Amino acid sequence: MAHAPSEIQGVSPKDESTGSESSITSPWCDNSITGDLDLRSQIEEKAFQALSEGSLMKEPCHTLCASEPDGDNDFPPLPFPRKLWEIVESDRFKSIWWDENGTSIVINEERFKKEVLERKAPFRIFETESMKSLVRQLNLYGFTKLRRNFQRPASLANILAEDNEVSAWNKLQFYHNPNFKRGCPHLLVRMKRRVRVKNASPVSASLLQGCSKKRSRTGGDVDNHNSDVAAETRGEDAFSASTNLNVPLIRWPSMSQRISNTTTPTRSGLSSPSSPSVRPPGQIVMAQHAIFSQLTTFHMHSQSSYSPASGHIVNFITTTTSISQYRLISNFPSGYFGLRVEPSPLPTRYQNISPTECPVSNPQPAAHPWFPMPMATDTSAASLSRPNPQSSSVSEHHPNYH
Amino acid sequence: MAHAPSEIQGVSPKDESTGSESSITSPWCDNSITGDLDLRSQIEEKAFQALSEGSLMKEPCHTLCASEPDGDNDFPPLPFPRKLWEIVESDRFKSIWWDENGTSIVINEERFKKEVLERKAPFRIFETESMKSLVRQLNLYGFTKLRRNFQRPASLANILAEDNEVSAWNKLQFYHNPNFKRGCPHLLVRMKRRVRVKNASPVSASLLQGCSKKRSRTGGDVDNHNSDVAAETRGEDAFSASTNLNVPLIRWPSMSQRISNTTTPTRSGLSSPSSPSVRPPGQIVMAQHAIFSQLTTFHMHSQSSYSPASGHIVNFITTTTSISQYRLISNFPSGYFGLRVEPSPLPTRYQNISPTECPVSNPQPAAHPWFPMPMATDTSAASLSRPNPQSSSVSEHHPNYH
Amino acid sequence: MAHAPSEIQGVSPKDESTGSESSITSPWCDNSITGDLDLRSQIEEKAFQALSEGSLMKEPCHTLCASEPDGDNDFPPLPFPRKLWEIVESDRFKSIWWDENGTSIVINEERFKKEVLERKAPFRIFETESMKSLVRQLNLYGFTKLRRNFQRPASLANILAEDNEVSAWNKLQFYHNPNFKRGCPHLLVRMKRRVRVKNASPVSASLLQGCSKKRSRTGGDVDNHNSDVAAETRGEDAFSASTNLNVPLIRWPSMSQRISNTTTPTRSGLSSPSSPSVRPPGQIVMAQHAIFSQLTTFHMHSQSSYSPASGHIVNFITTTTSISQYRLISNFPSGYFGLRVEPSPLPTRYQNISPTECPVSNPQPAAHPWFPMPMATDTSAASLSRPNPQSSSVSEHHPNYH
DNA sequence: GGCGTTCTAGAATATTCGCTT
DNA sequence: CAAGCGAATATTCTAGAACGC
Repeated sequence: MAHAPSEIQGVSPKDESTGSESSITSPWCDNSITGDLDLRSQIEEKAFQALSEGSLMKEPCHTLCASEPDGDNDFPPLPFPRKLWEIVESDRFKSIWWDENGTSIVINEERFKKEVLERKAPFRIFETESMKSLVRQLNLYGFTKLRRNFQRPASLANILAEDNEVSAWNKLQFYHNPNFKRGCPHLLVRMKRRVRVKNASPVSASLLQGCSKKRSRTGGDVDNHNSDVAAETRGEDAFSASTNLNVPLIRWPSMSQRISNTTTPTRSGLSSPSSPSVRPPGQIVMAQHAIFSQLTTFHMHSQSSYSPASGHIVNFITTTTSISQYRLISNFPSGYFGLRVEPSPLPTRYQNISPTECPVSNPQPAAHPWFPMPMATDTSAASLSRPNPQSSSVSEHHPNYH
Repeated sequence: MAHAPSEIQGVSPKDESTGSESSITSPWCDNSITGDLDLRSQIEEKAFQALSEGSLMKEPCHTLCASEPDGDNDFPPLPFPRKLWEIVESDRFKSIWWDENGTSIVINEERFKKEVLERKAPFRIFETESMKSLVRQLNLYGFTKLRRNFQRPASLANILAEDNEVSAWNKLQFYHNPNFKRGCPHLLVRMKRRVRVKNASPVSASLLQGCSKKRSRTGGDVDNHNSDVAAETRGEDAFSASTNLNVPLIRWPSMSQRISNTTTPTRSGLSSPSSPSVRPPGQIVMAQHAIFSQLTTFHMHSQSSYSPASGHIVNFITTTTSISQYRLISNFPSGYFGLRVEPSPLPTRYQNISPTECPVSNPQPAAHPWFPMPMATDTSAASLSRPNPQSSSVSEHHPNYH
Repeated sequence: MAHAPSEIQGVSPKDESTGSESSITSPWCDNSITGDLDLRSQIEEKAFQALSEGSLMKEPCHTLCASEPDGDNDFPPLPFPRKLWEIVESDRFKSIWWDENGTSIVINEERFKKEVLERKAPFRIFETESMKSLVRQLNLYGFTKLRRNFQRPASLANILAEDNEVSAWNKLQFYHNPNFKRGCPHLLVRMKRRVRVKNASPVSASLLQGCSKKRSRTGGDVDNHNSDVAAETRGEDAFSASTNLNVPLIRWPSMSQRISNTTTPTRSGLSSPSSPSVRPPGQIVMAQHAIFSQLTTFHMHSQSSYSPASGHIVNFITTTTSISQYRLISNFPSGYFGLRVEPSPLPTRYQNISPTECPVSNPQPAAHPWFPMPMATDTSAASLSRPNPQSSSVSEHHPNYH
């Protein structure tokens, strides 16, 4: 669709793209796509099969996470996050893949439209053919677009400059969701569609809240406050709900996310402990049990924050939260990115704790959890920008895992 | 616009642009830029990349898989100050650099246009190709032009006109912003775009005026004053605005930004060019309470403006939060990220006070008594930002660190 | 950005632009498009020229509307509605055209992207290359999408799948705006971008509203109520805002646009005259004084719907306004120009007299100007939207001027 | 009711023009 | 006249809603 009419365009995008593809050895491009339809269809079939057959867990938590309880083979019925995860994990789909860290997805829109969205009838994966709808789904499930501005490293850029590929690159889209990671299908259960709050609260509510207006990036909305409550109430749901999607709704007042985001956990793992990453206050949604006790006061408030009353409290909470988060997060380069969302409400430690986490562990000592780290450590930020070689840059890049 | 069509670009703008520069082969990409630079540059590159790509972090889930607390990531498009800071810090860009003190930026307009503004498509950094627009952005974010030129007399200028070098020199422009310093990426968070006040005033106002529309220029005063009110009203805005941008909008009662800016230590410093490694130990920004108290009134109002009830609180909170964040963040490069959110709670004036800070050593003792900071830790921030000596901000911070 | 540095572009914008016209043979131009760039560019040039050169009034009002005084060559500066109107009227752009009635625009998205959005540098018309942004603009200016598609059944779809053309057709998009009609450039002045309400209401307001949340289709939001209020208060502003943009802000209470849209004349064209284009109720902006008295009550309410107080009134008013403008403006081409300002305060009746109508003859008798037209005339709107047949819609349509 | 699709609105940043000083 | 700001428009991402299944 997008470029549908290939004919029109002199160079058909497609051709080009295609062309490139073949040539493009690289991962992302799909050569296959390019080919003629037949080929394409063949490919599609395979892919489809793969998906439907439950190739589901490619690698999944190899270690920890076992396969999932739910078997979800069927496609259509599969919830959106699941379908998405499958195609990302699948190596048959060349228009969408994990970023280097396996924490964000990368989509080559044009190719994605051809390879995934335009599938017909029986092989259809998503119900729409439009990227617009797909994006809406992503947002509903808590994904946020990363804007990697300067497009990739200059060096790379140069190299690619001459050709179309460049343009292709240009169009890559990055989306992130804390519960959507490579090899971690178990996290998918937490992804929940954001609920419609609708009239949620009546006047009073509105009064308190301040209205949705502010939400947006900076501040969170009050909207879901309903959800919040729920979250607390229900243990798991809380997580999933709040976490995944949820929060989307429940954005925190203002401070936010963004800030916190920055601070987030870089990869704590690395350096660590020190590196503080902030966690978005808001994000902390919930608390976990453990933490709970300690933080109780906090939490309580926070919740309220959501809803009506809470303004203050919220903040309060938030703040607090952040701190705790710090430690955890600190290392991440990722911090940069803003996170608007924000989401995961869980306190870091918690998370660590949490089950879901799959494979990894967060070794971080994390001193006081919510206690602010001693600053010294954190250099990264400073470093990057500045040059400090040390930490930061590193952390990001590093993937480190092996 | 965004990525414009590469085809067009065929012709490389770059070459042309580059031309001027000579070595840089590729225009925008700088790959050339990339060249091999020294270590620093390499590092920078990474950083740069990181920024742009966000490399997001991550990784590994294989191992880790935890869900992310997430945070992080998104980067919205890097905000203007961030992008600017990156190019100034980068040694790849030869058209813009720090002044000797690292407290102001120097732009060779002609080269800047070619090297930065004319970049195309995927490599575009700023969205405009015009210097005028860039300047507007600078102003919106609180930069003021310094008249350092040794402006040569017009006549002379003409004479020399032919000589590019000369004329070029002639065109150096110096812009200063208290929160924009070499090695101090953490200060960037304070830079906030000036908000449009517009409806600023509440109902009554709206009723009467009809809104800003009529007020017009002359009314300027009125405007602001509205704004002021608004500022007060809306907690958050008040902060952010005031802080970052300084009030442009919300000008503070008496303190003028400008003043503050001017007051800043532009030249003072020299000594330190010190590099960077600055990383401020603690970015603690600062204070909150103290300031708060002063500002309290403000907040109250503001809130109302914003949303009904919660405003204040929120703001409050926010502020607080930021603070906390600061610290945390401090190390992070991530901190940089824009937080739109906004953080720095300090009123502009304050800032003035300690403006410069960063890389530079701030010998300042952390003196402010009331400031709790333990400076040690946080030093940088505190000192810098620190501003208000007064109060309490501390409390918040505190908690943490020790 | 607008026209950036010509130097960069190989081809000088100017030259090119001039060149052209003749060649565009194909309708959509695509051919050219497809072809190599050269051809394409030639075509584009022409088109561009046409636009820029003020081919503005194609047919319009030749008689009525004299040519314009101003020449409006420059494009960029032209406001969005103006630019859009020009390309729709122009026969050089084949990707966008009027529907049979001249009351809605039809866009072939794929072609539009290539023909219009992808124009580069100096020939750029809109600042974006994305359809998404364009749609946002359409919405900001009050356009609503009509669902006229005869979306073909899936089965059929499959069958036709191979044929690109088909699919292309399948993608036609219809957008309607009461002030955007074939041959009626004078109506463009009424189109005003929807203002950001933001702080709109002060505390009280906020309390009342409950937040914008609910607004949406069905109900209007309360948000703007400030605006509304303002509108009422300020004569002029009221006009412009409400009128132009209209309703966008001030949506009507229960009638949903959507409904109207759906109801719209989908294919009506065929039969025709009748084809009704719906006018959104709200759109009627105006009413002036005269009307005022009668409608007062109304107004009160409406406001509320929108925003607290003003909804109705506003709408009402708008209508009126428009009317007045009509006459005056009608002749002037200049009127077209974007006046952002907006102004014409003339009382409706005047306008009525000639409202929409431009080229098309609207035989309709202008009965009472501000009086709600006798439906007969207006049928389309009334019927379509359904809504209340009575008054409002009518008036608008009928222009009737002579 | 949940989920998906689609259209529209909210909100923040960005760009540009013109006035004012 | 240059610097800076007000204001309007533009761009982009995310959220709200309604509708259908």
